[in-house]
Amino acid sequence: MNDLVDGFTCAECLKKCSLFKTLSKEQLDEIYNHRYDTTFREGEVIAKQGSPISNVVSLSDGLAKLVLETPGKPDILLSIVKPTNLITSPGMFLDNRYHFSVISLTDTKACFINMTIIRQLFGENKEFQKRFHYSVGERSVMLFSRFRNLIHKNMAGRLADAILFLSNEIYESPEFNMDLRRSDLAEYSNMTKESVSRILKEFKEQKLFHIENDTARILDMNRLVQIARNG
DNA sequence: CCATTAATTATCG
DNA sequence: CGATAATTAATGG
Repeated sequence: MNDLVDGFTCAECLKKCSLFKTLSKEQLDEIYNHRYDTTFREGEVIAKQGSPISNVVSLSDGLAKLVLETPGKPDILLSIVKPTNLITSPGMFLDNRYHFSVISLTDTKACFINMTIIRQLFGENKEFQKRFHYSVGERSVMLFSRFRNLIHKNMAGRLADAILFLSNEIYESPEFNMDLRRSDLAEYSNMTKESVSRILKEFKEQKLFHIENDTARILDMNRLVQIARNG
């Protein structure tokens, strides 16, 4: 993990979230004057469900999960955020509270940008506002399909979904470093970690997907897609 | 179709 | 070495 964020203004930063690329130099400087960057170790809470939203978070290094918490029940892993995405929350337009928690899956680095500045930029820069809302809508639609998949699919199908999500959306490769624990996969696909172990073993026996050390590899993409589809 | 339980093994600090 | 994570098999809703 390198240190590109430090010592750079937002205008110069190579790890600013894609949303910010619509901003002018002046607007980026305005952000720079109202942002704090922090590091988190694996498993640390970046934002807590229920607490007030005072900043948006831009992930510059590492991975983080968005989890829906329910007292007495396992967390539900809603989605995963990778660099250089902005972690927005629906609550910022509603009640100013987080409706999920953000927890780092690896060591991460993040910039916190004051919400007031973001609101101010909405007025100044319509393209920024448009893209911002686009990204919120995009996640909403993604969650609809997650909802559907969790309800309709069996375990193998749900786990195949998880693997394909990681491969297609997060790592953009059929081979990737498995940063998620079995329990994270379980949270993503609404099953126990024991079941995750068992299904992963089946996938391995059928030569569809396997994890060696921490390297995950999809061996038979077609079959995996098939299992995800009719699971 | 899948969770729970419990026992065992692997891995990490 | 102790703690935590992962695996595996058995059982039962």
